[in-house]
Amino acid sequence: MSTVEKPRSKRLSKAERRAETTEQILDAAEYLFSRHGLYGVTLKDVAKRVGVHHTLLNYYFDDKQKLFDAVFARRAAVTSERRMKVLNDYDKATGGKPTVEGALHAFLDTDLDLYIEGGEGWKNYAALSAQVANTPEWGAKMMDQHFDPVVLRLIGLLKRALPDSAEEDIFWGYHFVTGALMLTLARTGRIDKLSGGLCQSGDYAAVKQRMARFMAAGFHAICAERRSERSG
Amino acid sequence: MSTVEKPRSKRLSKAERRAETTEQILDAAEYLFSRHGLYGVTLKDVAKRVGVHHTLLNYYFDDKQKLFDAVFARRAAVTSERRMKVLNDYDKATGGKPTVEGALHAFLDTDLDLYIEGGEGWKNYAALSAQVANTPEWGAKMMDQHFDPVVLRLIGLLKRALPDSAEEDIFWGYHFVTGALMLTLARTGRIDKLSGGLCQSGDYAAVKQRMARFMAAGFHAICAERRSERSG
DNA sequence: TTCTTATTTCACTATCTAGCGAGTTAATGA
DNA sequence: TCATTAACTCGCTAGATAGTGAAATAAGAA
Repeated sequence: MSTVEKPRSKRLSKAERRAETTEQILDAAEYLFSRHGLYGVTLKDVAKRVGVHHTLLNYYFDDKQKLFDAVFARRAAVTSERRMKVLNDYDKATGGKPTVEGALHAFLDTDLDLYIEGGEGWKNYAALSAQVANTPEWGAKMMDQHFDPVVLRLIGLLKRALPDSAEEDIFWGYHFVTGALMLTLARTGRIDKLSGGLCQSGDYAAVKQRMARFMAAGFHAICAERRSERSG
Repeated sequence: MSTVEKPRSKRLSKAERRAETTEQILDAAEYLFSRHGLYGVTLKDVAKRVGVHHTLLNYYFDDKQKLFDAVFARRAAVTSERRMKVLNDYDKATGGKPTVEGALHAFLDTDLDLYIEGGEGWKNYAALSAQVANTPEWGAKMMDQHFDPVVLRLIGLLKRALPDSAEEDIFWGYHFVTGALMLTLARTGRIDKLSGGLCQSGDYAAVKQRMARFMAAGFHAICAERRSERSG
């Protein structure tokens, strides 16, 4: 948890300076929140990491909760819109006839690519969102707020890909998908130890390679059964 | 978050009294930790809920971290041993020829039954373990410490059920399973809102009905593909 | 009873916490 | 150039925090 000393350059306009400082604060907060959670981090911890007085965080973000929200919102908007776009494209490309696996690839691979290519900041955000997702009360509300549209878009595609299935099955299937995804993003290191180093927590590519196919088969299994229960 | 006033009965031996107080403290801590996490709860919060002076918690558990560990360990031991026993029984009952779905049913249904039948305390523990599972650093270590044996027992069965598959695929499959399970245990209420009330976070029975089948199909999908890649 | 031990509260400390308001420095724009 | 505004630091406060050690209380044993 050592301080990252970026030389705070001198010749910048106020607007540039403000933007840069804001980003630095968000990055530092993101790093720390992703590791210790909202309550496990103090404003002083964050300020120290930026190399700035702690009251500056109040100046920029009013209070701790608003800082946390800003950290989460910054990248949530990006991933949400990005996936929405890809789902729309996929829908068009298949002429309104999506498959389960195709829709899941669009949804999951798009997101995983972001964490693969996005650098350290995106990986920290990923771990943070995993914690938020499993936090009752305010955590779930944050997820609702930022991701309901794109998730419902995915679910719309899945319903069309499985027209005879019960709606509950689709929702529970999505629940399994997102649970698995969130644990992936958490990068806890558990799978590394469990597998004796064969698998690695941070290996999003390995997950990308398997996840959509795995989950698609799951959907077909629980939806097919429901279909046969009805007809039989 | 109102205080639960159990009348602290008078005529008990010291040993009984100690056991009872210990349980009350663990229950209160479990309740609060499951909702606000380790850092979101103070010893005073817990003490208030039990109706006891906050320094009594130091007397019983030395410090906050040890209290947290005790909360987690209490039920982790129960669920771990219980599942281990059921997996052993299943292994014997199938004459050493397990199926993926059978092993998953033994592993998952046994656990879900505990949360269905176990009352409020078990549900709180479940939510707590979901948070621990997605917490890097110490969270993953706690999971390793308590669950490695039973998880490796399950994985052993899965390997035998899928003898030609790559080991990594089994481990990643397990990773998906546990991610989905943990989100279920978190009971965040997200699925309720998302589905417009059609599904409910606390409906472990609905999950039990679908999960093993869903995941088994997933395993077969990623392992089958790997097999055909090799042979083809 | 009385001595001993376990349980529980109490008073206190050292440290940390978020945040306010005034002061300082530096950029901006008239 | 100079007044204004923005960016940032400093000193401070009021309250919370975990934990210590001594005292009070109750239970158990003699």
